[in-house]
Amino acid sequence: MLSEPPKRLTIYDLARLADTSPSTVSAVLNGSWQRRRISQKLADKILSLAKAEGYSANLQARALRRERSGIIGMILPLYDNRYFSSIAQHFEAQARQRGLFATVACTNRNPEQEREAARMMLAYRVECLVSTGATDPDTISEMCDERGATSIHMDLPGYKAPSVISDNREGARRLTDAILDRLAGQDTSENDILFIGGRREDHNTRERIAGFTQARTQRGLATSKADIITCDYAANRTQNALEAYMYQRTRLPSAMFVNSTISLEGVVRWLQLGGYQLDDMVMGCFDWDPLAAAFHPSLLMVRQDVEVMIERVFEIIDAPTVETNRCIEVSPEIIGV
Amino acid sequence: MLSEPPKRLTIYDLARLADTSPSTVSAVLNGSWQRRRISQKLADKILSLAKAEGYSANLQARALRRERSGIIGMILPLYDNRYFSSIAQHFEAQARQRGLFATVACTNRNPEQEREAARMMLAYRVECLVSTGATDPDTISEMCDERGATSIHMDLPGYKAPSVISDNREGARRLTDAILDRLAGQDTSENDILFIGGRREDHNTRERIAGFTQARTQRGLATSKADIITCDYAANRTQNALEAYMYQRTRLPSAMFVNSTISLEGVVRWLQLGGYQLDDMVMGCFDWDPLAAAFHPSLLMVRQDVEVMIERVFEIIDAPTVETNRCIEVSPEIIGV
DNA sequence: GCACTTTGCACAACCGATTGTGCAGTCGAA
DNA sequence: TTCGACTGCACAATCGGTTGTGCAAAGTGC
Repeated sequence: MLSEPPKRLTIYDLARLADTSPSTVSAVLNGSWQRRRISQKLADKILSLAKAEGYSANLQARALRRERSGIIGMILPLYDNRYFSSIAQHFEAQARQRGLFATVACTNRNPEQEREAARMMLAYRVECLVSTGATDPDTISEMCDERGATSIHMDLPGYKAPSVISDNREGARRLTDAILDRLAGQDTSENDILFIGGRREDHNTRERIAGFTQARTQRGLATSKADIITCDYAANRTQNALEAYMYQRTRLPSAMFVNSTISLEGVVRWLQLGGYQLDDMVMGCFDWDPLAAAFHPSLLMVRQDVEVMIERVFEIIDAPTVETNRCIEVSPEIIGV
Repeated sequence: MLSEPPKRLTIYDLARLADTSPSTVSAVLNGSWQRRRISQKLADKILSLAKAEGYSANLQARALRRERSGIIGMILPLYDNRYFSSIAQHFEAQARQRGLFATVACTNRNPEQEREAARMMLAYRVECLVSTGATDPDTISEMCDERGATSIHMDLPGYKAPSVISDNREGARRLTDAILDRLAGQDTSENDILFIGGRREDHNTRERIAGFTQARTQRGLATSKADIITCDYAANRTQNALEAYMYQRTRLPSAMFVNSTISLEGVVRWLQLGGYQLDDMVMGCFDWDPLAAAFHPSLLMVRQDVEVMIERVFEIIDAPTVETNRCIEVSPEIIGV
């Protein structure tokens, strides 16, 4: 294992074996041989030799010389929800398609970890760094700029690099509309909806609150501060916040706008503990999870269009432009209507 | 962006600025300067200069010269369940602690993708490749051996490299015991339990079936082929399999041993469609998901001890031994008893 | 004052690829 | 026969670090 590194085959070895020069071997193996007028015969010889010996190029050496690593990086808050995990999977798939090597690091919504991961990736000379849901996107853009790497933001926008995000406001508006439609069907007298979860300081939560408020305003409903609880992205905090909220109430709100699956976990736990049924209340969740859908078929959900978002990201990677603070918004889809 | 790569600072630049030699700068910056008897004064000068200029070493170049990349890789079937995503997160965390750079690729349980990802990682000279849930672990070990990289398997065992897996048989036995205990409480006459999900050809499923059977045998219950449906790891297949299964029955089985959260999704969907309640049947799931726990508080679950498993993996990385086919089994925990 | 050790640093080779350039040999045309 | 063009390849510099080695200058002991 690590003890005795069995001397990997290099182009120098192949050159000796093929009785030619390293530069010729290199040209043949990286495809530039036609341009370099290497004869078909010699090329074939080298190619078959390389195959026979199981040669594979040292991409570190190549990267060093070419000053292009072929690596693209992504930082991610976490893996463990459908949204982020699907971002990671699509990112990898697209990278692979382009012959790029994708590397993903998860940074727990922690700005210090984000910077540290960015530092590492830049030290390995990633050509491009996609920061997803970064709490401090602009610093990361600056780091990328210094190192000459393309910076792109996803999920949360930054101001020093292009961003690809969901149209949170529209998604929230449509989710709220769907909730209100359901309530109209139930013909409840007091259509009080609680917005719960997220961080008031983050762009997405703000936009979703705006959409939530807008949809209600359009139906002549006022929205007060008490209707909105931004208790961070955490199940326990959501659960505690609900506990506190209900302390001064006698009945459930008629609906909840739950801002993320992790908050949904808290809401559901709290409902179960209180002996409520899932359908005692209309629920909409800004995020999509098939397991939640299975357990709660009437749950309304917002499914962000990760596939399109990643496509947009790669359009920027493929053709980086100068307009640096563009923000592309992708419409999400409402599930369950 | 990619257009004008702003010449990164190198040790040569710093050497000019500090009026010294590149080798001295290198020694100072990589910590070997005491050994090389560089004076404290010069070292300080170089260090502060490096900080001021925002120098960061080109790790590709370092890797090339040192013939150690500082990169460790992992391949993973998917990100989107709690088990695998937590594996990825712990892997990264442990790697970071050791100053290693972790890179994870997900390969969709597809042997060709697994090999391709391994090839890429080895071309970037990963020092170690952890293959998690690999469908073709031994080929990957061979590839690693050729390249002088340490190979370790996780979740599913291989025979040409050490493996760290869950004690599936014991976990299944204990889960089955827990299910039977619940049934005993209900005092059902026919304690029929259906085992559903997984692949009969994979080691884990086989072991879990063995544990399932053992636990039943110990209580004097026979297990027939009809009690076991290995319909792969997929929600739809599980749903269809249940459909077919119930076609020739009049009532639900009294319990189900569900082999993975993805199968659980199918089971739950099927129950909902059939108009059943979650508690019409005792359910145990070989996997853990907090959202599922929230929705179904009486669900029994097996939580694999990812933290310990990753620790074991790194013990092997830290001190690679010769006994190559060791298989370490880590006990999982039963949740919900 | 001299030999000897220690201190402090620079030189140059090297890791494994890529690529600009040069040159011998062949061929065709004048 | 001679010159130019083209073919086919090798040489050597280079990317940005690391590290074995050598050698002045300073310090020490007698």
